[in-house]
Amino acid sequence: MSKIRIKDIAAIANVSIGTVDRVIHNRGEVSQATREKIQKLLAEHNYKPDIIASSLALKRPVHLAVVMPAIVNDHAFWKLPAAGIRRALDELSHYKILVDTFYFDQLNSEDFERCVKDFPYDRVQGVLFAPVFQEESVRFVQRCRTEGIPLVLFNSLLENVSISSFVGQDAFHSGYVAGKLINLGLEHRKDVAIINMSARKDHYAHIISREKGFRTYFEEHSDCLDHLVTIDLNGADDLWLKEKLDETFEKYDIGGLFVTNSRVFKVAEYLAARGSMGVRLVGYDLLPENTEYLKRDYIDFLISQKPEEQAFRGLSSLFNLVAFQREPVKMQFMPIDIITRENLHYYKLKTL
Amino acid sequence: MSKIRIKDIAAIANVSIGTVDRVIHNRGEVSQATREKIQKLLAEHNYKPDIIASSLALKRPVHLAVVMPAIVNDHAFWKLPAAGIRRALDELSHYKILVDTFYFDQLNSEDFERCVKDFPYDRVQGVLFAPVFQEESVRFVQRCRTEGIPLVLFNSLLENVSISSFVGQDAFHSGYVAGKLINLGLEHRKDVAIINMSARKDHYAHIISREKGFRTYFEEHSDCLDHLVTIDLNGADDLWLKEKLDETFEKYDIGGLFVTNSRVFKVAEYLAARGSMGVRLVGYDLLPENTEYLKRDYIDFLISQKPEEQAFRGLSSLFNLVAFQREPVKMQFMPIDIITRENLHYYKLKTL
DNA sequence: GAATTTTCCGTGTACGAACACGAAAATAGA
DNA sequence: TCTATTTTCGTGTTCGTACACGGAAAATTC
Repeated sequence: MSKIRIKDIAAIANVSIGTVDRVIHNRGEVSQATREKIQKLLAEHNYKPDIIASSLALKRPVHLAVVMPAIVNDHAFWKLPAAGIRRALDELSHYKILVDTFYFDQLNSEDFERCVKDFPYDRVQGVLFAPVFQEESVRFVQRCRTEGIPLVLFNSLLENVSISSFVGQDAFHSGYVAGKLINLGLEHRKDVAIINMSARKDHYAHIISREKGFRTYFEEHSDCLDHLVTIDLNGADDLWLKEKLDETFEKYDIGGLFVTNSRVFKVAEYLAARGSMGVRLVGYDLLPENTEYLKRDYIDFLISQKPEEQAFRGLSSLFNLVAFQREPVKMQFMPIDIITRENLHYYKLKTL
Repeated sequence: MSKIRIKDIAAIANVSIGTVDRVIHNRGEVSQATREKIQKLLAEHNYKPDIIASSLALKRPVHLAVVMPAIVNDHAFWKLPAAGIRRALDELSHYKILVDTFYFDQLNSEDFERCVKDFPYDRVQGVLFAPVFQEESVRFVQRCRTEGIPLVLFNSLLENVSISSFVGQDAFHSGYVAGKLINLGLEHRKDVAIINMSARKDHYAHIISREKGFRTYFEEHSDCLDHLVTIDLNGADDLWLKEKLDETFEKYDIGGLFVTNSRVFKVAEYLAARGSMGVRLVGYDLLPENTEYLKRDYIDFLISQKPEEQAFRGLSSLFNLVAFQREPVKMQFMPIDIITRENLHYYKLKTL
């Protein structure tokens, strides 16, 4: 028995195709009685629209929006999700799809407000969003909800808001893994420093979770090290960075450094200038700057949060939801990839 | 300017849609002159069929075949590619696709011959193949080629045959990474053993490559260990295994063990029975048996060759090639995922 | 009870490609 | 030259869904 079509449902219900179609898209103009009858039949026969025929017949494109931080040289990280969005668009190109991208300055919450100010809520059918500023983002998400626009988040999670799906990494767990990596071959009873270099730490819940995960690992392995200290370098320039790190190396017997985001190359730079002295260094993401230092042995491990894949999956999920009513999995966690100079080669993207 | 359609080409060439269609599918019945004219136009305008409309109109399904080792309890590995094939079928289910699977006994080359003997070359439009027996497989591949059937290989590569694509891991490199993992935190100047437990080592080029990669790592880091020995346990039962390993531990000061395939749980079993004594153990693939020992700390690292993903991509590539003439990338290498008990959680498949 | 509006629903065409069918044109055979 | 055959090509329908349009029936108004 093959799949049931609108035509079949119509025949069973003794109505026309048009009527069934109106019920499916609840476009009204159907009496209460027949509507319920047809809805019942649709459910009973588990009707699923043929997405091939559906998208062939579709007149106007599915209109989506992406809201994410601007890609600026200083924070090369956002190039990676952008590549994922391009890939998703490429893969979906046979469908009728239209994506508008809205960029905001990730250092400036006012710029985010500007970005969202004249957001075309009436035209957009779905939003892919990488939140940065907690409160402002929550407001935006809630506005989308009242407008009935489904929303998928990636990269960072927002608390206490209802969304269709989240695509990202379990930040706590990734910090925990980082702990393990630092600990591998760490000399006994050395000191370890956690370095926060994000632009504005307070806005990134997942940066904090990473630190927590990392600390949890060493609480469970407390005999491995002496001191575990946190250095905050949010928004630091190179000079301040050098000063603070000099100070840290002075004060502690550093055996390992954990940078809680993708700016680990800044610390590698420092170590390279200073002469590495076998300090273990672990950080995040396969930025070209980072992989360079990974190859040169200044960075020992990178954890990839697969930002490209996150954006790709996020947009794909959103499209499938909007176009075909396919509900995505609520929490889509990325694997916590461990990258060393030995396996780096097969993780690098060809498309950047 | 939107995409060019058959109708447009037909209008330009002053012929009918049917004629253009016949040229595209070279179904003949077109004069030399008009055929060439239309082919030229198609190329000039870079005509790409609308795969949505195309698959809606397609009458008979795309008929593919999968040829792979049977899933037997003793070699649970092949469950993983099977899951990938299921996933691909699920994802392609809106298209008209028909897949026949042909299983053979991976220990018995005669059974492979039987499996391939009355292969329906005339009906099948594409083959996804996991080769085991070199010579026999090469013959099969060549037969497919003479019949004009495109072929995608996964898991293991065949030398000197022409195929559409290969999906798998760079075996040499993965062995090299295994070397690094064994070396991490290995006590200085210990001995390391390579354990081959595949059913018939001689048939698996990639098993040999893994060993080579592993040895290469330690040639480049020769100061790290004393002896590097190879133990061949192909087709061994539990008793023989215990005997040989007892012997090895007697003779050498073993600090690490590298099992060159997914049967590493057999060695973990041995270590668990014996009491682990901090021997580093590295092997392949996320079989349930393996992940169990990974959690229990008898296995330190697993390298995932992503067999599920391999089969998934293999079948997807093949379908895209056959159905839409989309040439796949010739060599599709999987990343060499490093799995520890800390990051295992997000790699496990939900579907098994 | 007629005129009008509103509610409800069926018909028809489009989307772009695949393919069956049959007609016209070209060629062969007489 | 006329029929028979083959080659070449155009027409029309189909796939399943979306949606515009308009008509009939029911409800409402006067």
